[in-house]
Amino acid sequence: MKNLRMTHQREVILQELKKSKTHPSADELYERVKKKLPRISLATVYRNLEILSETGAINKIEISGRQKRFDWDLEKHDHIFCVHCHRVDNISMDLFEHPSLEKDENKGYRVEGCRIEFYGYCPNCRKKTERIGENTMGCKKCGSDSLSDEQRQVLKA
Amino acid sequence: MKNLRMTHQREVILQELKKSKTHPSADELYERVKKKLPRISLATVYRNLEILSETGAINKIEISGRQKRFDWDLEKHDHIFCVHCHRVDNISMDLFEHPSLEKDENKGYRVEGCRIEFYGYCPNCRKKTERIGENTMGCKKCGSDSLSDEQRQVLKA
DNA sequence: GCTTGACATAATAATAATTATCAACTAACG
DNA sequence: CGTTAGTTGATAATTATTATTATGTCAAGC
Repeated sequence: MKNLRMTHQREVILQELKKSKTHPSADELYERVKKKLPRISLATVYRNLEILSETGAINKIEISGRQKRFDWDLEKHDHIFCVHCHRVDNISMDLFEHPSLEKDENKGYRVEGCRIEFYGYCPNCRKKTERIGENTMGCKKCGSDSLSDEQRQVLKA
Repeated sequence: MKNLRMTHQREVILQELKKSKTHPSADELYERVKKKLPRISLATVYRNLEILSETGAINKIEISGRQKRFDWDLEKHDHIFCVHCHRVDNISMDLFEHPSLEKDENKGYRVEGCRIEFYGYCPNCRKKTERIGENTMGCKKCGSDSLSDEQRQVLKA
């Protein structure tokens, strides 16, 4: 991790991320940070998340859904994605070794790594969808990370 | 696959996708289809790709990078992503069984599946980057699918 | 053959997520 | 102190995608 000046905004953003049990998106962190720094700009949140991930203080993760997510946990681990509310949790697979590609399988690529992503229904959405018999539109107030305002409206409706 | 009227535009889009060796984005297919149907709209390409994937004629795939990709191959397989030019190729891992999560590892999710994505440098980008000693900005005319015009400009510069 | 209805299209506007720009501010260092 | 490099908030711009809308097409029934 490079040396990096810790401004107040940067610090608050980092602390707020570190409090997260799941993997918030930039706009979700913005909403939380705003409670402590009401005048902060969304651009500042994006900018600092970018800087923090470039210096290796946090990770920016690729996952299903349109938004990028951020992760304070630098240990290697995989993720699970809720297809209904887009919540992202950590997964640690003790029994599983990450696969590697044989030379004849790599299509000529120089392989640098492998991402594994499970997907399904998170505990909250599971409850809602199973209760009403697989109707995936029945989820209300999922309590999950990373819904857009619009999604939230839909879920709360 | 549901019954679905095959309009001329829809047919051309599907045929163009079927000719693809890699996994084009909507705007890349638009550029190709435009050569045959110069008056087609980008929205038509998006709409038909959506319809085709809803009916199961093609697959819309989640992968690193900001754009969604499309795949005519309905057989189960995994993908490899070029971190440099964003090309996406198929991977078939004979020796590898997709992992499954133990009950105590699934964080309460009802798991529906698992995506595996390898990443690295595709043959073209590999050549370029290795030739000039890991300078990842040295790649020219990668010949790859799915670059934005801007990325193309950068690569051609 | 004409009408109706259901779906398609092209053009364009709108939206969502992110990134870029820029003038004003702040902190560190000489 | 004054300079300077980096940061901030506000806002514009960009990118990828989806929605809207006014036609356009086509097949079925009269």
